Amino acid sequence: MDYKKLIARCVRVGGLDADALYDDIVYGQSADAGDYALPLFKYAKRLGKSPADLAKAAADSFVADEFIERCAPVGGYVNFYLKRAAAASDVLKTVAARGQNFAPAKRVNKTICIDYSSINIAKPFHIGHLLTTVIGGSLYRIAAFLGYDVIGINHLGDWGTQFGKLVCAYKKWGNDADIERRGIRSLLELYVRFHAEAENDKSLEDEGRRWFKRIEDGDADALKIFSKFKEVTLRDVDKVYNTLGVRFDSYNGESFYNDKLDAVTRSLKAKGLLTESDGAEVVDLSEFGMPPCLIRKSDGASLYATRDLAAAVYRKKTYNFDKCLYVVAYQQNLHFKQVFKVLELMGYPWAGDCEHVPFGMVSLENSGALSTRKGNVVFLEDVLETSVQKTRGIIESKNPALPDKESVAKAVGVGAVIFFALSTSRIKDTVFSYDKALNFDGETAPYIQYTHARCCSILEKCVGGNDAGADFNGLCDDAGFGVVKLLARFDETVAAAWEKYEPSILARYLIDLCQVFNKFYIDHKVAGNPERVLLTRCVRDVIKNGLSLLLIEAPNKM
RNA sequence: GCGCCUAUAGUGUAACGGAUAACACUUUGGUCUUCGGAACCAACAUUGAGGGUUCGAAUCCUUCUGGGCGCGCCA
Repeated sequence: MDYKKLIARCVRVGGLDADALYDDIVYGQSADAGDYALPLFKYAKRLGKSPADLAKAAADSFVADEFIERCAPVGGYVNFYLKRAAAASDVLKTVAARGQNFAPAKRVNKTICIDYSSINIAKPFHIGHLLTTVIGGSLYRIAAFLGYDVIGINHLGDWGTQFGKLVCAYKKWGNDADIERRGIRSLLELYVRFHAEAENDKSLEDEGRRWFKRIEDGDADALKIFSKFKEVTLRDVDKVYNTLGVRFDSYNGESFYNDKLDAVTRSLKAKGLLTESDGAEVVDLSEFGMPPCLIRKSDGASLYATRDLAAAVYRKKTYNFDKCLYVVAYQQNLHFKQVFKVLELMGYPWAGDCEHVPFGMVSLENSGALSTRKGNVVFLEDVLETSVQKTRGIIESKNPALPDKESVAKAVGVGAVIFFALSTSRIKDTVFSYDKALNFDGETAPYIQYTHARCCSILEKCVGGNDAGADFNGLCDDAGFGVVKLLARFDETVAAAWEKYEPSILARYLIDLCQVFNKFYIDHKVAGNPERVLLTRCVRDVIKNGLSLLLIEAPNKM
């Protein structure tokens, strides 16, 4: 189904072989300009002919094959036209053969670790975590679909003085019943109150530090309280993870590496990488144009980088990954550059397999930056629930007789929020507003889901029809064949999304597919035309499987 | 100060260095019980500024401007 390959072989350009031409072939800009095009400008100088002459010569050498009908030189381009009926038959039968649930590719025997979501204990799971969670979750599914073995890692933020403060606050004002009932929200209130009271009472800070020391030293009372916080937090966030459909194979967070830090510092020392600076120990990176990487504070305590080094080493040892991705906001660009460089300096040949997958910031429309300390946060749970609530309202007004309303409301409401996060390039900053995140018109998940439901509904009315009578000449107009061409690009789109770690590429593709199908649908009666029924089935299945790679469900009715 | 990222219709975004820069929202007008109107059609309006490379630049290089982020004991 890779027509580019066929095209590269069906013309001759100088003495160039097909492989060289393959990479040059582009998709046609419009139906008139052909399905594919081969620009020849870059060869003009080398071959001593004008691009137009090259195009003419190439067109003269053209030999038609099973799927390529003809070509035409236009300026420095050769435009190629597919045999539409043959290609439509080929594409649709190939897609249909995959069944309703596309099987993942054959295992490639490579392991990918994806570090994503990585929430903090006792901190709210807010919209700031939305991007890392859904980008990571989507990449997880895409990698699995492409045949990789995937390990999802939630690198919990479960270590630091802040937890001493929290235990301290709990000792003073904590209420078990309230924590049991309201979970993280109750813990957050303790945290906010601590900072408010510490404004006036400086001794609180010291007391918080002492409590953290007790956690570090393994004090039973402190540890018990702390693990309770952890349990409460995980219970709360699991609800959201279930709603979003993401999963993790490991919850090894910062505290997990406590006993693995000394080995790292010893190794750094043995390799002569550690230097003393203002009482702290650092790896000097000035040679590489970077500030030093702090390994040990002057009081002997370890730092963020120390933990990430230990974690990378541990992951390599445990999973023997071929790639380790860190789906973390771009604020930490420098941090990861440093950590990866230090791994390289330590002599680990796999240092280059670690890759930071950065994404932009989320800010609030009116109140600006998020601040946990001030309690200025929007809970992701609330956003999702609001969206589901809005969907319930729409269903009541449009389709009150819909069966299984609640699960449809969930699929559509949650899908809208996920798509909001996944539909644009990772690196762009996002201003969160309910209006935009809960938009159901235009380029949104509900639009895609609606198209899917429409396909399902059409097909329900066409049961019994079989493909035997399909006349693929019925899909040879621009509208029908436009849908066919997009269907043919599903796999390369998924591959591109993985290549760039950009779920948005797949999101855009699905929007495009729905747009061309909806246009086709408006003036092509499907019922009674076996080839159109087949086309509709393929669209339905590609949408459903594509959405699934974006963590979005596709109900049959909505 | 140094480093990284970013700039595209009123708004939000898209475009392997390829042909006339696309899609959506908003606004206005239209399709009027159709195999699902959460749809479709039409109109309106765009590459921050200057240089350079190239047959060809939104895309690459460079200077400037605006915005964001980061730069030793937080994570």
